[in-house]
Amino acid sequence: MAREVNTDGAGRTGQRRRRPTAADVARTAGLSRATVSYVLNDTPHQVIPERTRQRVFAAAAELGYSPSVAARALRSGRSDVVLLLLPDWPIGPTVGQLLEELSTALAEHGLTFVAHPRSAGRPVSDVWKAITPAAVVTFEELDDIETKKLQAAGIELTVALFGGLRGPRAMDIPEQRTGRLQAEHLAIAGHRHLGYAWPDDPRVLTFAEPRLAGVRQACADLGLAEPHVLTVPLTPNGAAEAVRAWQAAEPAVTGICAYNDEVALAVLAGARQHGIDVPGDIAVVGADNIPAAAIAIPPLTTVQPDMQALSDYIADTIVRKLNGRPSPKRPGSDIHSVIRRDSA
Amino acid sequence: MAREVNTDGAGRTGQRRRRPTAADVARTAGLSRATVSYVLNDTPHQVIPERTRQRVFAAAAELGYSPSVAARALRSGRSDVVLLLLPDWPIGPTVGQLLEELSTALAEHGLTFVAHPRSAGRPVSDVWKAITPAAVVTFEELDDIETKKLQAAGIELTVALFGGLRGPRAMDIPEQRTGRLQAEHLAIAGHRHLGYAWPDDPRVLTFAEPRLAGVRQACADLGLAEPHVLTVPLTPNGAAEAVRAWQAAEPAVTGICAYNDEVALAVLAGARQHGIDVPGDIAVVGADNIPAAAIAIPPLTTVQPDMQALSDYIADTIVRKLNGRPSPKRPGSDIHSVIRRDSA
DNA sequence: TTACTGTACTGACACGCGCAACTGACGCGT
DNA sequence: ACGCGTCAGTTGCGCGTGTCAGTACAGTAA
Repeated sequence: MAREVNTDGAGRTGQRRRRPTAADVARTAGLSRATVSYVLNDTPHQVIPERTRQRVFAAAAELGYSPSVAARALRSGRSDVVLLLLPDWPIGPTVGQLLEELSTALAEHGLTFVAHPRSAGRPVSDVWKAITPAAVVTFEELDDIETKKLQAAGIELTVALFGGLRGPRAMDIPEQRTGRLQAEHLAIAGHRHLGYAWPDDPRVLTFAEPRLAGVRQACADLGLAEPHVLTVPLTPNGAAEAVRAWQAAEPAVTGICAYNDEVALAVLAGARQHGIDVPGDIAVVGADNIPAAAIAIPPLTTVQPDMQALSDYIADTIVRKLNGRPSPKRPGSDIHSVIRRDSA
Repeated sequence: MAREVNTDGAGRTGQRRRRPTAADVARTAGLSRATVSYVLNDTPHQVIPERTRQRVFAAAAELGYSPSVAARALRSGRSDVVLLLLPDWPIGPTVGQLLEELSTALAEHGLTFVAHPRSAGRPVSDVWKAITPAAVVTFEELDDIETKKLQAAGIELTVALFGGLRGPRAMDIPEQRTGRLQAEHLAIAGHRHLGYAWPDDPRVLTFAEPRLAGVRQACADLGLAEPHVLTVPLTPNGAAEAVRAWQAAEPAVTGICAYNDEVALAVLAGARQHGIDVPGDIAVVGADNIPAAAIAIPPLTTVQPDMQALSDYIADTIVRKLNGRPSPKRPGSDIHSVIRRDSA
């Protein structure tokens, strides 16, 4: 908490070489600082002859000049940084991929992307004070107090990826599609009584809710019974209990939609404990397509999001909102697809 | 690439309420700006009577004042941000956990932690220009050109977590311990001929090398034969081939150290294809203890790093280096431990 | 000659902050 | 009365930008 890092900017190295400023470039080029600024930002409505421009570029290159973000941010009142607040539940390969894709997508619009893991328990409010991003992206909707603080800190835009049921600022990524595709896949294979493997971790609620909702909708649309929802812990024994309960149900459940691939793997382990064959006795569909899914026993059929398309959509939304333009239209059902393997 | 986001700082909302500055606080408190600054930073060697301090705090609270990082960074020449450059290989739960722990560890020293995924292919150099962090942490050692650029941009400190074999700036996290513990665990269980399941992905080389080196060392120390190294792809069929080769070796390999848990899962799947019993016919030890390991078939014995201790060490190193003090001593072998399950 | 127009460029300010240097008032010993 | 030290603050500079308003000059028209 305390600022125990010395702040003299020089460190122990003492006389560190000052990094070049626009003034240095101007001096080298034999021009004024204003001209340099106009050239380097090619400011509209400012006509600079080609010869002069080249002089500036040459000087800048020679000195290895790069503008100070701190000064630019101070001057313009905003930075080109987009901050993603990571959720407090353990992040896996899916989120990892989102980070990467989002980073490239935003970079194409000139925005720099960084992620900050919200330290469990600590107040979130300190982060943006140290970054002043142009936009803050969260997984779940922030509560009102947090939002107020954010606005007070001068952040123009906050975007929540999920949990659109609760707030207006949400992007409402169509996570129901995941559940819908799981159920449809099982229905096509002839399963009439589905189970839903609900995650044990309460922190993923905002994520699990829409997925289950999707399964519910699909069941209703296809004339199937309501899904039989059971909480499945990430242990073989706990999962075995759930599997037993599904088997004992009347009529027996024959197809399981799992909240994600990990829960699905637990179901596989639970089934194995009872000698129940997958997919013969019971079929399982996961979600997210983590690497472990491909090498599960049996290899796991799962629903995969098109992270690149998703990230493009998110990036597009952010850029448009920053410019006061309306959001792009929501992506269709094509951003999710079923990866057919052996478990269903 | 292009700056297509407008930068007028007001956005379309037009007359956005200006956020309060230290001057506003001073005005409200009926004091000068300097006094406010002294109080809020409780600057050493500045004596401010309690009554005045309270007046400042009250005014700050009333206005909801929070200092502008941009201005502070401009003035002091550095920010309190530590930037972690994520590697270009897919990041999983292990890295995820590192992020979280590192964030809390650094927060305790007053530093803000953010991560940036290096977009595949794009030059890395643009990132720190948009953040100007106090320190940059990388997984692998940067090459000389990158390092030069970094220094030119005014970054004081760069730290590489792994790959100490190549460069002097590396922290040299003792990843060999992971391999050593894997081998020792198998040796104690009576295995004399070990195999090493090498990852298919060339990007994780800097990670895999020290782990294998640890296995090699342990084998030498314990008088075992050299480990039999085979590349294991993340597919059941590919892994099955490797397993067959290990079985066919003369003498046969009975214990496998896997580069990480995913590779270990692949080995399990490969063994299953041939009807080979784990751990009866062949024992498998993973690394990292990802969630899927606990629910593998059979549950995977693995080596787990103590991420919290590791993060504390990293954070400590960074803080000390920023202050010009010597690095703390390397953590001992106790930061890794074997999680005993059924696969070995 | 003067007035005007466009080109090519410059001077100076403000952004918000930290901090060194200064000021004015008071108490105290001589 | 004078010098000195302490208290309780204030004035003012500079960090590096982006940009507005302005200037010097050449060219053209009246």
